[in-house]
Amino acid sequence: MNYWLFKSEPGEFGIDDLANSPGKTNNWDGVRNYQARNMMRDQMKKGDLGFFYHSNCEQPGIVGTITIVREGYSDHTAFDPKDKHFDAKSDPENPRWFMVDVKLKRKFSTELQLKYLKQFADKELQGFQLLMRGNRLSVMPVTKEHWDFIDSLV
DNA sequence: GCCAACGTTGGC
DNA sequence: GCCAACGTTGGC
Repeated sequence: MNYWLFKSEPGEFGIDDLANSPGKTNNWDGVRNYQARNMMRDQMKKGDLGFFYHSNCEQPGIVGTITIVREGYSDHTAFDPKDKHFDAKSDPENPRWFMVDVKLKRKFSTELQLKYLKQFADKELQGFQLLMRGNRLSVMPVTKEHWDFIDSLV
């Protein structure tokens, strides 16, 4: 089993939007970065767990956990010219972008704010990509050690 | 709104 | 293949 972290802007799609989705499940579409795409297409497996992270907002942080319930498949939003994630270069016959389906596992009663997590950057969370300078990946792997530590903070 | 970091694009 | 220009991310 693998562990991941998914970033989303709460104004676009926050954890409550996932909670309010049918079956608390939705597709994680709109990823337009090749590294992130490769992870979604090749490495994410049904049953993997992920952190739900709110980015680009007043209080960025980890707000809950999700389960991967469907493995990588074609991101159809790339084919819709009206969609903000439209990509004319993605061919339905040979899609460029992929998504997975995720289900809300747990919404934290207390958010683990980025500024709180940072105090562990040189200790328990050393090497955690989220805390590293210049990190911009919207989907990233999390080690079991980091996952367990963060989980213990909730 | 600013700006550092970094990915992508495109001319050569 | 190099690299400057440009666009995006995302914390602050």
